[in-house]
Amino acid sequence: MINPINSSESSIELVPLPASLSADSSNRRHGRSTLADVAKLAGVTSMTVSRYLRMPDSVAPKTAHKIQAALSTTAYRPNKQAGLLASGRSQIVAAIVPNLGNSIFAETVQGISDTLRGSGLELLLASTNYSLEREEEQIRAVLGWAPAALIVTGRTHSAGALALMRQAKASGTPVVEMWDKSHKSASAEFTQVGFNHSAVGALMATHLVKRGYTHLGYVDSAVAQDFRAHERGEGFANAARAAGAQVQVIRADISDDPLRAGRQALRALVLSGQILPRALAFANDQLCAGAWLEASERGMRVPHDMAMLGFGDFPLSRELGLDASTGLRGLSTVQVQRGSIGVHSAQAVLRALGLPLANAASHAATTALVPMLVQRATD
Amino acid sequence: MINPINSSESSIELVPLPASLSADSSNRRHGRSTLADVAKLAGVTSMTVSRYLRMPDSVAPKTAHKIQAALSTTAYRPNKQAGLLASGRSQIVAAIVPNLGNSIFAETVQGISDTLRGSGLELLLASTNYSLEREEEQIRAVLGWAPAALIVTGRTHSAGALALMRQAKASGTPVVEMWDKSHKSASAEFTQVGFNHSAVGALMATHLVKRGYTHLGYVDSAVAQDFRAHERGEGFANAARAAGAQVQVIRADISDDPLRAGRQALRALVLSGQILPRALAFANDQLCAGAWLEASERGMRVPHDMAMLGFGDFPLSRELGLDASTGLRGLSTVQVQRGSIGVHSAQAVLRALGLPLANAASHAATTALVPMLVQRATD
DNA sequence: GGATAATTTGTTAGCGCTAACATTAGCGCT
DNA sequence: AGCGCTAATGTTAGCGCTAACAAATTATCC
Repeated sequence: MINPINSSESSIELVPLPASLSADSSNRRHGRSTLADVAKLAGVTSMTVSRYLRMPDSVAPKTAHKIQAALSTTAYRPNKQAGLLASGRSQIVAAIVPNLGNSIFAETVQGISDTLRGSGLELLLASTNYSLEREEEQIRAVLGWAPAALIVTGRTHSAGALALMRQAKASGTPVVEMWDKSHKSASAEFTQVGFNHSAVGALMATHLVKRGYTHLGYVDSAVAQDFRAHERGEGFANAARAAGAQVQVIRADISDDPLRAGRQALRALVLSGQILPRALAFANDQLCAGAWLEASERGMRVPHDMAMLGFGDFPLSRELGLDASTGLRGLSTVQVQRGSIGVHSAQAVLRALGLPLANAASHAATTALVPMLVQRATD
Repeated sequence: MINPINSSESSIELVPLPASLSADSSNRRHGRSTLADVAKLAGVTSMTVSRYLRMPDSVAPKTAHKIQAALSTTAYRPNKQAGLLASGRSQIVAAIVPNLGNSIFAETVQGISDTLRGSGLELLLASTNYSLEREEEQIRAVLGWAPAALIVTGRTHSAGALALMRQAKASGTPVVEMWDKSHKSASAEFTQVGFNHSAVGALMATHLVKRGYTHLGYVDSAVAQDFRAHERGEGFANAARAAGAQVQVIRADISDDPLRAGRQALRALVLSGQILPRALAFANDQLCAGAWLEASERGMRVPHDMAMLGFGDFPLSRELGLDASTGLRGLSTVQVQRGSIGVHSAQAVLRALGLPLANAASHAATTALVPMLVQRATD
């Protein structure tokens, strides 16, 4: 690194603290070096340093060198709060998801995070535990940071949350709803990145009907505000009935351990003594996997005795579901691009902000978000 | 809500915008109502409103009512940037994890998020993809927000990252390292919330040796900078050798799909033709599960032909691992409180900041973070 | 009742940065 | 040289809030 003015200083050690600071500092300062410190050292104004940081080309090369040297000597780190306060623009993208421990949204968040990297935007994250009240609370809190953009999950929100989102949008903050999409996308108030869950439910039902099953079941999530799972269930039931099949809806409490919930759902079904559906669709792959394990251990043959169809295409689904009679493996399921939803959402944000799609993110831009049915060994 | 000064106004609709604003506003303003707006409406100074918001008891009840009314009339939301800038204290906790899609850290982040809720602190999250360079980069970026605290993963950092962490700590920002713990905790430079991975590796080895296995293998993560997995492997190998057992280390590329990686590792081992270890320990449960599935499908009896020991105690481990000969089920593994690590880390932060441990967080305070070996059906 | 102490409110200045405008330096050209 | 022009830098003011101190109000007491 060229260091024209400080060539006597051998290393790039931190300057202990500009003398001016330790002397006059009122105790409101926090000790870090500021633009003014850098500027003084470089022999320019803080404005010039500020410009160099944001638009390096607008500064003369000679000055640039001096500033660069001063920057590394002082170990300067910009105070983003101050920058935001002055410019009115923040560098924060706020994302709100129902849950993180659950790998569904974790991968999405990872996608957002990856896409945002290099763009200068940071990710502020909050989770709602599938509660609309918590969501509103979190949106309110997060908007206090005047984020550059807001990403929320789903299209169902409390009235208060909706008001906040509208207000944000009105004041120029892009708002993205992810994981869900209205039927008529024209009617959508916010940018939506996702798919129609009712349609996916219908897809699952028609697939099973086409495969010859007429007595179906949908194992839904018992979490009241997991709207997307319910919608898939409704789409499933409607399409199935429209096709002349019978449908039964079962609820499973997946909040604790979805695999076990799937096991228990199947066990309860078997022990209930009633006539079993011949094919089960599940709110997600974990439920399906649990049910498959239970069925296998009970000696049921899948899909011969009971077909099973999951949702999500988690890694686990490729490994379970071995059908001894055919040697085929894998739970049939609906493939969802969990990560891509995050990538696309972040890209929508970047686009709305007029920022370039940084790093390798653009490669994923073409990934379709339309879920596809993956037929494996469980029908 | 009592509204003594505006009793003529029937509803709590938003005031369109204080006239003063739409008139004189330079375009640096962002349209939201400010403390000054609220103050004017309430007939007091902005300072009084500020005080009311932070210490409601320090203003007279009558004034409090007026302010309260003005607050809801204006739909005031504080600008946290400005608050931070003025006070020097932020309300952000920055957390940096290797990965989110991976459920290991997702649950930890969820724990942090849950514990922080209600404390007024927000969570700023970044992921490093197991890269020390990325970690340094992220720490640098995140410190630009002058966070109230910094939580990082592990105790291995680049020199630059370490310098930043020291600087942060020196300027009064609590720094927590989670998921790992130095042998001699006295030597730890930062607060550590986690456990010693080498010791856990040793625990796994001695367990297997005690069960009579003398020919062992450790299936490690091939991710170079997954230091904790490697450390468990070293602890495992050392303890095993010390106990007179043979140890073989296998590397599996888990970055894509750990289950499949486990499958492939076992397959490769079997196809290699060499003498198989009689017991395998894995860097995590997913690897173990994949290997178990592969073994089962190959007709190997677990643990009779091959014992298996995972790490993490993921839900999946309770469901796989059925031993037909005994009817017992479950992969033997090491139970780790993934969520609790997050909870404890966040609590350490709250404590360091002198904040009360909010909501139900305290109940988890007693949860020990010492991993325990859970013996199930795979030995 | 008036002095004293407590409580409540106001004033001033500044956190670190950047928008907007003002100024100066640098350059080619006649 | 002196003109105009662009490029580079400087000046001023203020983003919205809060620390620190000052002033005003109320309560307390002899």
